[in-house]
Amino acid sequence: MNLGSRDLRAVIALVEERNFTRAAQRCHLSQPAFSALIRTIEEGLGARLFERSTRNVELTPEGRLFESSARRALADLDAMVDDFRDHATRRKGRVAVAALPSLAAGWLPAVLAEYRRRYPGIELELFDTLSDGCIALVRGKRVDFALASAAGDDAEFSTEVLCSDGFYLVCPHGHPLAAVDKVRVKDLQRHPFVHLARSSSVRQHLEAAFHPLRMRTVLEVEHLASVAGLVKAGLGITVVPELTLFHFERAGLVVKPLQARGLARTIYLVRRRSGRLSAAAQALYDLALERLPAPRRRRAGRRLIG
Amino acid sequence: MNLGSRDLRAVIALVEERNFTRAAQRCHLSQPAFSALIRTIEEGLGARLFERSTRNVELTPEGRLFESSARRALADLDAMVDDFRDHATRRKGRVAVAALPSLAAGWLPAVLAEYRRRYPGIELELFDTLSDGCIALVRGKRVDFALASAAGDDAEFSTEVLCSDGFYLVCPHGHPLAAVDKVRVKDLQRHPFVHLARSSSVRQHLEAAFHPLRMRTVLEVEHLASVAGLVKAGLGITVVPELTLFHFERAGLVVKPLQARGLARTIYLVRRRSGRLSAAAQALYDLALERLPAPRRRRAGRRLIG
DNA sequence: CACACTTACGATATTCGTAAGGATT
DNA sequence: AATCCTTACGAATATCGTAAGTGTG
Repeated sequence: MNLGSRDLRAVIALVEERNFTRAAQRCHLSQPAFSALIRTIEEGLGARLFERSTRNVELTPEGRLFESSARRALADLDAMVDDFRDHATRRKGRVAVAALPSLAAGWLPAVLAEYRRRYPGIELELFDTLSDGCIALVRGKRVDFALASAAGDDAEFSTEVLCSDGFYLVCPHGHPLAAVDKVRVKDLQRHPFVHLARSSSVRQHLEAAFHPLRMRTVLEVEHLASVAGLVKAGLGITVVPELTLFHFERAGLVVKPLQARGLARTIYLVRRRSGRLSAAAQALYDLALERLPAPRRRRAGRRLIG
Repeated sequence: MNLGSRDLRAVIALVEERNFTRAAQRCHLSQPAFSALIRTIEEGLGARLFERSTRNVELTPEGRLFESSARRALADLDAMVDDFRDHATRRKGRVAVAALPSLAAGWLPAVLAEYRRRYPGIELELFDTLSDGCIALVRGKRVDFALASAAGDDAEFSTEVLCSDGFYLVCPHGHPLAAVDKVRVKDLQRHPFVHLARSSSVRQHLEAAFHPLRMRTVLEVEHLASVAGLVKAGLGITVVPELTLFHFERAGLVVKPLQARGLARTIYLVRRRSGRLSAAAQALYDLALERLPAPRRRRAGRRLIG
């Protein structure tokens, strides 16, 4: 037998109205159609739900059991439908995203804030971790997608370029390099360097860019804020991508675009290839693409990405 | 929107089969009809439940939420229908009945035993109490109906005669009355009486029958078994209805029908007038009427009830 | 080209509302 | 007589299955 929410509503309406005519109105049906509906339900169940006399309509003793179950079942069905719609329309939900620490601290918060304004009912979760960690979180389904610099296996992951992130020299005011017009990679070779850890994507790009030149490493730390402090104190210079510059500008350091063709890291949106993103996740994904990190106008007047 | 158990079954079939053709077979539908059904459900919900590519069918992330709810809701609906049917067909249920102590000890147990054989899934509850208590239990909805000697208010209760219960003299062997051929009420006047409590229906019938004659009361007790013991010990005689005779015959006493027109108590089936009995209660009610207490062939050869 | 889902379409069932019928107060 | 549920019946609607269409591996 096929019992639907419509049927349950009809039964409950009749229980409450104790009158076919009024219950029919509540169900937007003519009274005979409503009568037939109740009859059909009763036939499907195999026994009467209501005891009718011309002047009175009331539940049978078995009908009374049915009523309480029916109310619960109808509430469950309605809640189920509402919940589905809420998720589909992004009134409810949850998005988990992984992002490189530089993005998580600089550009992403504004995007998340806008997302939250648009979809206040959706819970957000952010993992700020290095690229390998980001990819692992995507693989392990801990996050819906990641903002990372390394694109993983193409069979497992679907990647899309978010932006290209050019590299900048950072040095203290008064440093010899601060006066150089166009800084080239080989200009840096003689100066002591403060580095990020080898596991960071920034460092890996740098190593590749300098090869086969050597760098004079004085210190190696985990966090960009530490790098900024060390450079500020005159321990060395550093080279970092554009999206991290807010750290150094806040610290009152000189930042200068590096004249180095091909020295740029690419930031990708990375997600699992199988399945699709939830409505909530897709909306954040799309918003990220809309609010691309705006490249600053470089001294040379070129834009990094079209 | 109208979401039915049929719809839920279709969704669940498709989740499990991940294939429209096989899921359609499970639902006894042609594949296009099944496809249309899923489409209709999705339109009603306002978003896709399934992601289809020609070679693969899988739930959307929102659909995954829906699935688990749908399984629960479907199980609830099915359980609700099954439960209703079980109650309507007397595979489940509960009957509470009140009965006079004489009936509860003598005739009723065999009826209950037969009922239980027929409907082993139905719980039984029996209150053995005096007539007023029986009526009160009916009024308070503690029992479905009662077997009592007093019919209550006709507006509140519906009553039906179960049987008429004739009165018998009970005396010890060798007692002068044991030899009398046809015992009349006035023959008893001179003998000491053992009585039931004034609140019992038996006593009330007796008082009416003897009026205006006086009875020589020696003792007054609550239980028939006590009366039997006292009569056996020679303290007096007693008069009791036929349905209690098993007590006295077991005790080896003489029982003789009383020649007294109109001296009989009527046993009624008493139930509330409003509402109807549950299927389980109605079955016991009907069985009681089928298994009427069989009147014994009296010496005079007359039957008390037709 | 084979498989799987969708669309098209005519046939069948179901459901609907109006009007008449019947029962109860 | 008034009220309320049921039955009757033609019309509108929904659902079904067959057959053709479309897209993907």
